[in-house]
Amino acid sequence: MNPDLHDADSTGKFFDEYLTEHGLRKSTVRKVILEHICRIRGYFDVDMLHGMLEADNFHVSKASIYNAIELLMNACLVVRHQFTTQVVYYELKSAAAGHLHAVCRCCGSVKEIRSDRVARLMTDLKIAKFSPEYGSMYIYGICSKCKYRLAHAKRQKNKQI
Amino acid sequence: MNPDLHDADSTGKFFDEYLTEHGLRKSTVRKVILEHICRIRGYFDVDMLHGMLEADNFHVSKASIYNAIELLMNACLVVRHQFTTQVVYYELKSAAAGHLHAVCRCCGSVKEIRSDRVARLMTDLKIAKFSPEYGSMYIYGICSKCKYRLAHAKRQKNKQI
DNA sequence: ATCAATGCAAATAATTTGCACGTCC
DNA sequence: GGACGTGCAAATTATTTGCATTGAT
Repeated sequence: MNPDLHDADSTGKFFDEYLTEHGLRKSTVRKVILEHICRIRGYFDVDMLHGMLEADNFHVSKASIYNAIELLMNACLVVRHQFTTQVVYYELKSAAAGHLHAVCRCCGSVKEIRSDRVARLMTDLKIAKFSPEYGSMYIYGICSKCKYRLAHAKRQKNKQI
Repeated sequence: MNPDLHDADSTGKFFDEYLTEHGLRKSTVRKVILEHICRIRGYFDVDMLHGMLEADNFHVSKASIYNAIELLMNACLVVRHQFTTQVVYYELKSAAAGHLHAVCRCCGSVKEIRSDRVARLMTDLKIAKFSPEYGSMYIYGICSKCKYRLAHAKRQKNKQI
């Protein structure tokens, strides 16, 4: 579908080209944000990223982080997962390809599941009048912890399934 | 994974049993909301549902609609799709099975794509320490309308891809 | 020099929550 | 009779927006 980049260097280069092609500016903020995202293994959210940047003494407003993430999503470098109403995560697209997400609708925990079959299915896809860029798959259910907990709870106020 | 109901009657019956089993009450509000959902072909959201109910002279608060939908999701009768940050839809689970969703990240339009391969893949899935109940798959990209529009626009403020 | 990018604070809007009242078991 | 369910209004919170300032080209 689109870029398949596996290191910070080529990802940064790709982003630079993207910015140039679209007449957008290469700001320090954008560069540093992408660098930090490349260091993260797995999911991240805006607060987490903001925290990382602060920890590195790099001060950015949340607004700019949202801005940068939107840009990175347009550039197909970052992917957004809204697992539930309250659980939103982002992920480097290169890391996201080829796995699906098992989401517990009780505790909101998410487990990555690698699947060649899903990966193949996504690259095979042809859709009329539509240019696909990225696909994701979610499986909702109950994790073993919650299943156990629910089986042993008399009755929980709002969490009963 | 779970119930595969294709008419309002059996769906209503299933819901009644679910409520009884879980020590919850069979209120008129819950019954009527499910009946209305069963009439909808395709996606719906809270406002749409509320509008339908008002049109039938059945007055319910949004809070109760949210409550009922959560219950129906727990009962695996309704499924939630958060296509983008701003685009959220619900769907009867029986209608949702076996198709995936092609979402244009430009205009937010959603197209249903039937795929036996996806359906088979979802029912085949075995995940360790996890009891799957429902799976959904999203393909993000650009629809032909937006592709055309973007190719012909000089440069659009925020929508450039 | 120009116009886009940033930071800040205020606005937005979907969803959630607390509480008083009605109703199902 | 005693919870549970409902309606209302207020609270919450992630994301967006407007505007003055800074910075990239």
